[in-house]
Amino acid sequence: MSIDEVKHRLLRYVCLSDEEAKAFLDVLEPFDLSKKDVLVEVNAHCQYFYWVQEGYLMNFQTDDKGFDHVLQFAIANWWTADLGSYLHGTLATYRIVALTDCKLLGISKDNLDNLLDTYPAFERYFRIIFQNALVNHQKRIIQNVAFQADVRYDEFNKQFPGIELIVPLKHVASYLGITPQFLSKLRKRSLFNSNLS
Amino acid sequence: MSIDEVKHRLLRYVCLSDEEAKAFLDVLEPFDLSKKDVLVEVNAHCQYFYWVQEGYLMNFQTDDKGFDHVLQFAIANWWTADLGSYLHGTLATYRIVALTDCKLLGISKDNLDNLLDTYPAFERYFRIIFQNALVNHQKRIIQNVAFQADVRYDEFNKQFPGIELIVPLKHVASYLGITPQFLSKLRKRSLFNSNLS
DNA sequence: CGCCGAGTTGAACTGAATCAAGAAACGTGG
DNA sequence: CCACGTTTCTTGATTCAGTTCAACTCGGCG
Repeated sequence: MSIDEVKHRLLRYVCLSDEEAKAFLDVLEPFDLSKKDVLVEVNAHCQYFYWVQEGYLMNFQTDDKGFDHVLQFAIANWWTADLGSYLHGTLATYRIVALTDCKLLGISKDNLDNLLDTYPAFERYFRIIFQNALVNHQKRIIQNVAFQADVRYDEFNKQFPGIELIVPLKHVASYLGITPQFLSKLRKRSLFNSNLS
Repeated sequence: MSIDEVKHRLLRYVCLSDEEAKAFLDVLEPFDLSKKDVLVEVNAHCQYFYWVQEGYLMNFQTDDKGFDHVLQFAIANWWTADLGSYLHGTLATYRIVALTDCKLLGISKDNLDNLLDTYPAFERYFRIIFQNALVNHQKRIIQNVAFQADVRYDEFNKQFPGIELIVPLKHVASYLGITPQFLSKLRKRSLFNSNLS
């Protein structure tokens, strides 16, 4: 990846000098994953903050009864990690797996800390990344309690158009907080409704 | 409020010079609210980021059917705002009201921008604020779908002990994503269970 | 080919909502 | 300080959204 690409694609929220962009590029480590590879395991330490160049991943938790709960689908140009583990050095509570073959760039906590100490521009960049993510998470919390499953499914399809072609529906159900069986019934219903119109 | 108080209480995540702390103190504007006062109205512009000195507030949305959905209870030493509106200048989607008499300190967007441009320490401070909030919101999203209402209620009581004395139960129900009637039944049930032990 | 995971479908069930009504607590004016 | 209306809380009966369990289909892959 070139310095210009870093500036335009990866760090688009801040203005960077070439020196800053280069310093960032220098500490990024490449990760290549195959479909179904585990990037972060529960109870391990999440050592990197990962930027997705290509591919899809998901970030989820499995409860005592063995049910998965998807926190996030990570797509190209998004960051992913078990944030709590990465930032505070605690054990990971989320598992991150590749849904397709993936190319990632990762930055270790030490390198990030150095970068933040040396170049304040990165403080701003991550402040903006986190602040935008926070606003989206707030929205999702309200939507989950305010809307019924069929509406949430429609919203999901608007937010991630075409993702059904890549992600198994059971994971979509888990993101929406419903069972795969019920999602199947919703889909049948909405197919029927759209045929009417 | 003194410079030392700012450094120790308000900006505890970063090391600040006296100059920086003073610059921050200088742009804080005081707000005094009485119980039930509206701090931010839906479809207005949220002009300030508010830090709570004393009192309790809540941040919620009302849906088409007239049901409230509580995003956050703000307590002493927390920040509150309609973040999307404050940061992006859009219309507020949340209403913020005082649950008790309150003393707040607010910083306007212009003043914050200046501060962030002048003193990078504040970029770090708000990066940390947002990043911690994000981790908590992630946890809440998963807990809402992974746990049943009675477990969520127990967790809520651990997180905000004694808040029931201040906040009407119907708002607690709304935070948990259930109806006040159902919360009432949960409470009766858990009272019964605790008498057994 | 055989198998396994994903998706669908149906029947029975349950957590939580809705509707309705009464009881307790609260705030406000006199 | 009491009387009153209003809001909050509780309780029960009924209904519904979504789950559970179980059976079956289908496509992909070794």
